[in-house]
Amino acid sequence: MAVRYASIIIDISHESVDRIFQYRIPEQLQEEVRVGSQVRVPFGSGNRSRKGYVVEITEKAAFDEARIKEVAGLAKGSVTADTRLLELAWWMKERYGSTMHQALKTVLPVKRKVKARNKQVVKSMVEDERVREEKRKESVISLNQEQQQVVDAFRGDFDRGEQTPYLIHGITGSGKTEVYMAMIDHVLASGRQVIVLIPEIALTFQTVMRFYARFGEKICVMHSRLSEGERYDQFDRARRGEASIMIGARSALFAPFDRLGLIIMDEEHEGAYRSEGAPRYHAREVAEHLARTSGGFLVMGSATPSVEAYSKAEAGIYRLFCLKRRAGAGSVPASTEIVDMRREMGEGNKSIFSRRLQELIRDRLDKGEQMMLFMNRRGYSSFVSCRSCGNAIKCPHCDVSLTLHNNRRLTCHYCGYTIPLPGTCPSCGSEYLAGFGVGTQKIEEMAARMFPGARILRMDLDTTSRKGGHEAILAAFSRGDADILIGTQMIVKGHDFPGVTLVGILAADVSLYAPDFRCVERTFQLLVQAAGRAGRGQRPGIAVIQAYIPEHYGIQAAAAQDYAAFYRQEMGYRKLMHYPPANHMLGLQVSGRDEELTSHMTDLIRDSVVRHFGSCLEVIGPVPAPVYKVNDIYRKILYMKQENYDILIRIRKYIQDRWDETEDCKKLTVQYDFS
DNA sequence: AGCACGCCGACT
DNA sequence: GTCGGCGTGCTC
Repeated sequence: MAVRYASIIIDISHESVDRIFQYRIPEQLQEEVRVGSQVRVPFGSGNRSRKGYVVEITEKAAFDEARIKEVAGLAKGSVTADTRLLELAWWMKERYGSTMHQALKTVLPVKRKVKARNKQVVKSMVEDERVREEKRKESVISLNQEQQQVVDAFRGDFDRGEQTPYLIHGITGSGKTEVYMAMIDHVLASGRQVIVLIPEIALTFQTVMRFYARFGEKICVMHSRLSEGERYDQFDRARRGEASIMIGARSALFAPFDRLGLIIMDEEHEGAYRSEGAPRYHAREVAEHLARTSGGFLVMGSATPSVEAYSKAEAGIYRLFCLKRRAGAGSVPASTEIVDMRREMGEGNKSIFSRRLQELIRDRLDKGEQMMLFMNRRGYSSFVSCRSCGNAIKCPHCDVSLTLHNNRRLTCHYCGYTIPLPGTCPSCGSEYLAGFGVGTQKIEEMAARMFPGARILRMDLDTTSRKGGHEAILAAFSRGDADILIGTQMIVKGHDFPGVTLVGILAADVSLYAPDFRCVERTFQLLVQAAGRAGRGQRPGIAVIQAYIPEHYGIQAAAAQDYAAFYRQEMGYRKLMHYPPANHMLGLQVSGRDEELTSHMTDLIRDSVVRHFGSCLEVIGPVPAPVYKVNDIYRKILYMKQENYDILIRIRKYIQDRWDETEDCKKLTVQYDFS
């Protein structure tokens, strides 16, 4: 057998040795030394014995072989949280195709910078003890029958060590959080720990406060706005056992718990669970793996489960539970209406507000009730083009049109390039420039003109870029400082405004035709969520869905709040097109400054893959990425479809191995994307 | 972090 | 001529 080397991280808490060292694995330790093992190694010129963590095992030495020392033996001590995390890093590297270094960086917190420690994060939320006790009593709400059934099933399964994950399909307002909390109580009582995943946007002060009111100092919180030191402190509290519930976005998955019992994943369908950097992991997959390997349980919840998750529930891989009733007394789901905007146009209404929506807005203004107007992301882009030569003004660095802001500046939403609005067309010099498309700013203007006296707030990228802008706007609307809140997706995610009795979705179908197989799913989810914002209090709510293609199944199903109907049709489409989850898909993106080289290398990869795996693989492309050029970098994509995930992982490794050998690999970047 | 190597002042 | 100050740099 070939000589094997262990890549080891030395257990010294200092930056300068926070990297990988290689050691030879002696014959007698071949069996015992594995990724995640804790070993003793001679370190430094004095060869002092040090503890080290094995993070990788290779057959190649990346260092002068004569200078590599041997692993002395295994360190005492059982499997710890760190061992688990290292194994997880290894698994992520293998599955998603990153370097071990990248995987380690996502999984292990950055070591503390010598001193500078503040325990302010959770402490700052501590109010008077009595207030908290009061809140705790309030926070334990008795469950209705539906909720209780799920909790009872969970208790049974958990105690028996049954590990089939749960998918809770619960309509907006069905009280999923109460169910989670009852489950957490049960798991904590058995002395085990809990991770609660919440998408970044929904991770607000109020959300955290709710958990804090119930579980107090047992919680720790992880999110992207924490500094490195604060993140470290939160992880440290988990490691030392001071906290047993980690609440946070994706990265909360890497809490160093040694007795993990439960992972809860709220809003399972959210796109934010997919990591954009390397390794490009999906939190659902990592959570599933982590639950399986730690003997823990995974519970997912959503009002609009992802097609992926729902199909697994159908296949019996997840256990499905439905919560069909609103938990709040007297609160009923909003009624929905679809307005055909083609007919509005045909009957002479050229406004972006249908007559029905106008009528309802006036009614709400008269009654002093609040409403939200929602514009999908893509409809937000308004671009400027020349009526003489027809050219749209584009970003010189990216393959997109520039977006008009404040009628004065043109900005690229991909790279930030900004110019003042020119007086004449840059291509032909004509003075006839015109803006197209409707943005939130334009809607605000039009609403102000149509409903004089109405108090309007707008929330989008422009108004929230300042720090705290987000919270400030929501707080103002919540206080009742405005009648109408206009915004993009960010207004429909997770915020609860009991005063809102009308939701207007201005152009439901603009996001239906994005170049992405998940675009109908995303539109459906958005519409259901938006409709869910209406009538959360005692008064009945109405959601008006304006659409140009109202007969589309995504819009029909959303209006009927019929998940099953949506799923049936969407799954049919995915099967027909061999898209996930009917098939698995590996997307490979090659990017580089040299357009020719990028294209050429992608072709070579395609040819090589087809030659080796062609018989069992559907290969599409290479095609230019939906936005071909960003920041002067060209991007080509190759799609490979296969039923068997493991084959795709093998192909990924095959490509990677060959890629690392080539001359040009330094000039280009490859990215893999599994689904 | 720890330990060696290294290049200047005080001491046997 | 050598013992020791801690400044700099490396540890597979």
